[in-house]
Amino acid sequence: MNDQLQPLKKQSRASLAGRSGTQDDIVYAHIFDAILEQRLAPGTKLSEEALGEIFGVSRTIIRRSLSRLAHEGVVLLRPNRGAVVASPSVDEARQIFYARRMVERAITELAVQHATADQLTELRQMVEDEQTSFSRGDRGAGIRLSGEFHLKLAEAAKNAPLTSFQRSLVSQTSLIIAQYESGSRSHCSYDEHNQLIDAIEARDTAKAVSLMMHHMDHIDSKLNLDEESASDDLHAVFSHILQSKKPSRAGSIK
Amino acid sequence: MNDQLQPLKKQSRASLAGRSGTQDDIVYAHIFDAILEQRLAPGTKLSEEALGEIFGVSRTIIRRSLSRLAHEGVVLLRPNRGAVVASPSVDEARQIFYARRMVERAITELAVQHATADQLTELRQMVEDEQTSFSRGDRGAGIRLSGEFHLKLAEAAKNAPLTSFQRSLVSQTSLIIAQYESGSRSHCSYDEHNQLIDAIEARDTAKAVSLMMHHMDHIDSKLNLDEESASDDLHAVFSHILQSKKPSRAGSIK
DNA sequence: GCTGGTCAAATTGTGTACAATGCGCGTGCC
DNA sequence: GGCACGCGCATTGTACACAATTTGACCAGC
Repeated sequence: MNDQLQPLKKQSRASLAGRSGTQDDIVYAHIFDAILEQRLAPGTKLSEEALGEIFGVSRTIIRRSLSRLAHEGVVLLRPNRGAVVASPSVDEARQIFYARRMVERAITELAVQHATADQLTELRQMVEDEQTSFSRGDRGAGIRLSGEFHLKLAEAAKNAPLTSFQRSLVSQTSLIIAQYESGSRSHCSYDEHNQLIDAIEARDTAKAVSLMMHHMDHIDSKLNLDEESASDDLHAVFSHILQSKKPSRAGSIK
Repeated sequence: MNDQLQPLKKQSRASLAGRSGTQDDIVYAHIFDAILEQRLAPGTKLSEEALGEIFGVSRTIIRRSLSRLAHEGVVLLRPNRGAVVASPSVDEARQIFYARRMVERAITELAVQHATADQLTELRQMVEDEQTSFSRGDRGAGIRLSGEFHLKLAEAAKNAPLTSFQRSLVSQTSLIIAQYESGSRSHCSYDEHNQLIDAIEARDTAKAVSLMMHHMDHIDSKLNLDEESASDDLHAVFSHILQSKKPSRAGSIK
């Protein structure tokens, strides 16, 4: 393989950012993608003026985009103190995963009922793209495509409120992975995605749901949401100091 | 009973609109409440300038509030053509009810696990208020309190993403009821709410979920989501015209 | 009399100026 | 030397002015 440089196409695949739309949509999509690809780390400050300069638009547009992202929970808007990329706490992460599990179950059931042949083809294509991205080392695009797979599945479920909720959950999941992934790679294995499509195509609800639930298990088994990890709770972070002051025995970590 | 006039307290109970907060929040809450109380009918145009004058704020604030309401699905923002109160189609209504059933189930399960005594007391108080409102003829406040009961329950579930999703679903449900309620009153019977609290207090998950599901059944059994009713799909509305061009027999009203 | 286009009024979309708020730094006091 | 107060800068919040778009009305032509 030669070098992959593609000067004209910033986004290698059909990322959201590449699509047409109003200025809002473009800015929103670029930031959304950056978060999904984990190019924007949790906690990063998002200055309105800086973003405005980058995208060549006024603060008005940036502000709307940030507000939209804040609604989806991927950006935190601190009054008078600017916007930052959200950094979910362990507890928030658990809530998000709980909600996501529930939504993915429902989406899977609905997709089994409603997915069209065209949609299944599209899904397969996405898995292939995802696999390609990983194999050529573009981890960012891979992670994004993996997330977009779940969004596409939501579309196939034909339930607009669920789809929009899923969008919020998937992007927040990406932030959680960025914060809490342990050593090994945390991307969804594309194989699981493929099996899932098979089950949906066979209209086998039980199997599809079962696969999806295992898929969810795999995702959060790769995280360490069990204490440790960076925390923004100062008390938790420095709890060992208090502990070391105590008599040396009986140190339950907690 | 004497006349109920309360000149100083616009909102008779602790409606959202009464709370403190930034200008945004106030405007947002007032519109939200008006929708929950069904004082704003689906389809109503929400002119930025008019609202600005009413609330004494600039269009900037109004615009942000409308955008937030649009995110929750209770307002439709048509580019260059202004905002209107959303009027869910029959199909959208079905999607919302499906999602809501799912969310209510999860919330009920979580509430059984997490609800504190204080929260249960608050819930009982809300049911009482709701009952009072209905019995004194304030249907608007009754409907709103009924919706807020479900929101409060979501809070007790201690899952922020679910709560926020529930907020969107409850307010949209209010719009659906406004559009599709058939003859009789469609408010949640407060008795069902009370029984539900009992089951939660007894930590009886199975019973609580069962009650909630029946409660959902009752709500949409009072609607006619089966064809007819006003629709905004022009093709659907005028489908009978195409039909009447066919041979004259079989003119079902549809 | 009806259809078509053009124009004007009203409404929304965007950029920008100014006000308010928060944060960091320097100075003075203890 | 350390701490607290106050000032100045940077950033966000709000309002307003102007541009763009839509809508309905009017008028010409068929």
